[in-house]
Amino acid sequence: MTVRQDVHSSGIPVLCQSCEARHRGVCGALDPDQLVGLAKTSSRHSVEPGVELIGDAETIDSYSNVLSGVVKLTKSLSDGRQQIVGLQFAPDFLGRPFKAESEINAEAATAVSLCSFPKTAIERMMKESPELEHRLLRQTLNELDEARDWMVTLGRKTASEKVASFLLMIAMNIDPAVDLAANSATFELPLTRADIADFLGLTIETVSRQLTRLRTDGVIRIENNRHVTVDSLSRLEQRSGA
Amino acid sequence: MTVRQDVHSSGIPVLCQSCEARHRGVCGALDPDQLVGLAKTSSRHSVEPGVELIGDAETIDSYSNVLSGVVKLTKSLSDGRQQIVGLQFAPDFLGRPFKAESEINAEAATAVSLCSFPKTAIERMMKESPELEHRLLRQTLNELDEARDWMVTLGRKTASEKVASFLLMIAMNIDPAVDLAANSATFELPLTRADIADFLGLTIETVSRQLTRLRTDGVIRIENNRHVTVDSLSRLEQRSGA
DNA sequence: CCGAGTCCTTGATCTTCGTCAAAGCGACTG
DNA sequence: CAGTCGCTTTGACGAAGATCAAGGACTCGG
Repeated sequence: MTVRQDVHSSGIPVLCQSCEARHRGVCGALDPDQLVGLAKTSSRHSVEPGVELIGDAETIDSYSNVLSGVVKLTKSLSDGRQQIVGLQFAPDFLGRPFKAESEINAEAATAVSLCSFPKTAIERMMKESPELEHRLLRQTLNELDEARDWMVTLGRKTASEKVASFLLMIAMNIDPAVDLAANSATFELPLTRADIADFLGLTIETVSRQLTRLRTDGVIRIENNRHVTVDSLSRLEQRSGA
Repeated sequence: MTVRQDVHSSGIPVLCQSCEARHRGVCGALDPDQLVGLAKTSSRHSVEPGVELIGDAETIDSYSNVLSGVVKLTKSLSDGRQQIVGLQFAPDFLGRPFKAESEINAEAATAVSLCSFPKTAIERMMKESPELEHRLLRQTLNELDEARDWMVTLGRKTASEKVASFLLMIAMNIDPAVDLAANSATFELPLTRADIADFLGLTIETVSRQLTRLRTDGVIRIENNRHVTVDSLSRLEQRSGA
């Protein structure tokens, strides 16, 4: 693995090219000496869709940055009902500090590449570097905001509003430069219908029906079940209930 | 206001008696000098149920510790549908660091007493004291866990499971010593039926019907609409879908 | 090219929960 | 004490979404 110790736009050195890509990377908080130490213990992986990254009640012994792809965080009830409680895009952080066990499953929703560090390395560094902990706090606060936004969607929106909200959310996360003025966007859906259902608290059939309706109403087009073109972001937004 | 600079069980000095009460207080992170500085700018308030503490899109200029009572955090859709996205019990922290505006409403659900600090004071101290930021990170991670637990409830549980889960959650938060072995608990509901509905993504009527069913099934008793006695915590848990 | 497997769509029916309406129950007021 | 107000309960009905069932579209391996 090549370690690039160049400089983030903020002036903070970064560990690897991918980590500087967007706003939530964690590596950027470390100073050069720490980076060299961390680089020795870090490793890059690529995993296929469907691979479980962190198992429920498994011991967590590593943390990761998502470099590309989408990771779904799920929780399940004892009878198998499942809920996706978060989606991690690059360069989000994966792992729950200060807890030995995870109550959450993490699974690759698409092909995913990761940059992993042993838990001990990160935790030692967190003690030494307040800046790292600061970044982690910021990311955690962002995730909390997102979780609470989604609680409104889960608790108070109709099925069609849920699906519209979901498409809007994906469009913005896949391509941060989605322009409401341009009024159109195009992207690959990172989730299957079953995943979307688990994310929205619906069934596959309801998701499918709502997507069909958006299609026949001319708001979106879908090719190969995955490739989505939004022809009217504003109409999609109207339907999202915001 | 009297400043008690005595020592937390962890050996960390605390600002005021109430803040050391449970596990999530923030004051405990400060050293004595900082405490004296903070004490000068802090103030204690008591507010009546229904009082709005932080308005949506209002500027946040202070942070608070909840000393007693329950604060509900809500988000609303433009047409008035509302969702409670969190409940803060003592000694939780109130306020969103690193953001000028709140997208959230905070309202006293019961009589509440607070210990407030100006935003500037806390933010300055956060820069100086990594321990404070560390505490904040821990609380934020806990809140994130809670939010994600609740997403499962909102997305995947039935109305009766939701109500059972809610009662269980309240029982444990009001009285951390709730003993599953003892199998019974008693507490005052901090929320009205309307609030419970907004918390669970249901209607008042559905909440009422489910409570009635729990009552006629002998799982709980309710006096004066507020005072709840759980006669069988294990039966309540069975119905919570966990 | 065929057959199996996976994922998605569509239709018919059923259930749960929301909506609408009315009435009960305290608490407070004049 | 009657009257009002806020909160809750209960019932009748309807609608949104779940469930059940069937079939279509695409991929992969022979």
